[in-house]
Amino acid sequence: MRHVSLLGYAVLGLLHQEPRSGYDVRRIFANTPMGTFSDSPGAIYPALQRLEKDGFVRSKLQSVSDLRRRRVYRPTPSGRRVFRAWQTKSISSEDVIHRMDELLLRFSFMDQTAGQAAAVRFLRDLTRELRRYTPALRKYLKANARQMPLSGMLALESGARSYEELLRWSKSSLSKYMRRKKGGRG
Amino acid sequence: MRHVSLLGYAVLGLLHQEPRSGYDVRRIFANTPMGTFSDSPGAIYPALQRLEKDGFVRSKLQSVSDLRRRRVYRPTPSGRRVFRAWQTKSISSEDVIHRMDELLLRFSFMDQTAGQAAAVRFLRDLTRELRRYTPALRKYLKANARQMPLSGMLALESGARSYEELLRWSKSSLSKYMRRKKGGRG
DNA sequence: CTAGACATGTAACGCGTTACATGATTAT
DNA sequence: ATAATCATGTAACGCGTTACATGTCTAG
Repeated sequence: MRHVSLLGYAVLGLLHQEPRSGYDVRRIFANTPMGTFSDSPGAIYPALQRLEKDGFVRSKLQSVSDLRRRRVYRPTPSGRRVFRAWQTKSISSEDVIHRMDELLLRFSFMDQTAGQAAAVRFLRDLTRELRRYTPALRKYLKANARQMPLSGMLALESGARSYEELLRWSKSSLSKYMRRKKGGRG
Repeated sequence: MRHVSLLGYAVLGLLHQEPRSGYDVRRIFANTPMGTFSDSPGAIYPALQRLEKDGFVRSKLQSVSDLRRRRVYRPTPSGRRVFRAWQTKSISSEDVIHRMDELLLRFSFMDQTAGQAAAVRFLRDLTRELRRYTPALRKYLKANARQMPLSGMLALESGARSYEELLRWSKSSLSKYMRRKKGGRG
């Protein structure tokens, strides 16, 4: 299995929702909060080509009226497999420290492609790692605050708060899934 | 003035605190919450070489005992200028949406290199931009929540909460600077 | 005496950025 | 007519990742 970039996974996730063209993907990255990803053609089109070359998507040329070409991509079974494997792999402390953005991306498509049980597992793992990491940050802050300039200390404080908010989010999200289960919806 | 990468600015900021070697920088990135940056030699040493080539730092070979070489870098006047210019440039909505990590890095060295007045200006600007952006996120969430799968909605919720927490942080940091001014310390 | 920390580099590779290029269709 | 949107691409460039290479010094 070949390597897929973060942008590649973002695109692959969008293609799981419905078949889309490169331009469709660009519009989503340009106009929605998924806009943390680049909407430049120089990123999207090569990414789609790589995914196709590796057999994770296949494309069809759609000539709706006459000559307005539009290449529409959809995931292949192999593409669905690698996407699901990426989503459901275990969460390491490294992921939490260095790749929080990737974790959120993995989660954002979870229901549609891996199911609610996977979402719950993910949130449980994430909560566990965040519960481990946030005290370490606070401890570092407490140990070094006195000798740091105010701006440095506050920047650290911002990081600590971010992770603490993430932990609250993770817990509250988990309880939302639990309520749904109990309620019998979904 | 040549382009400096984010890693370049992070390194340059650390060199403002005290002269350091590439290995010193690596240790900081490896062992502190500044570890969002790469501590790999393949990133640090070329970055230092670029900074030197562009005249933003200069290095001296330190042969403490006899043959254990150690190349120590410090910023040049030109390096101090570009760093300060980068730190104090105005904050755009684009910065807040796509480059929050860069903004935090700019702020973290603010006291030492641009002064408290610059820190206050920065926080005021940031607060303004965050006050503008967070409602837009909430609005998008409210408009799309019903038709989204739970995981997608929650991922968005996480983003909204992050920015809201950042806004609270920005305000409370500002008031800390104000208190310090009034108290007459610093 | 040897494992681990100290210390600095290089080379291949992948991929995102920026800029350029081209052309069809729709709305003003 | 002509600006904006739809739509897809390519090429040069910069830089971070990964892996390799090399040698010193210190602690057990």
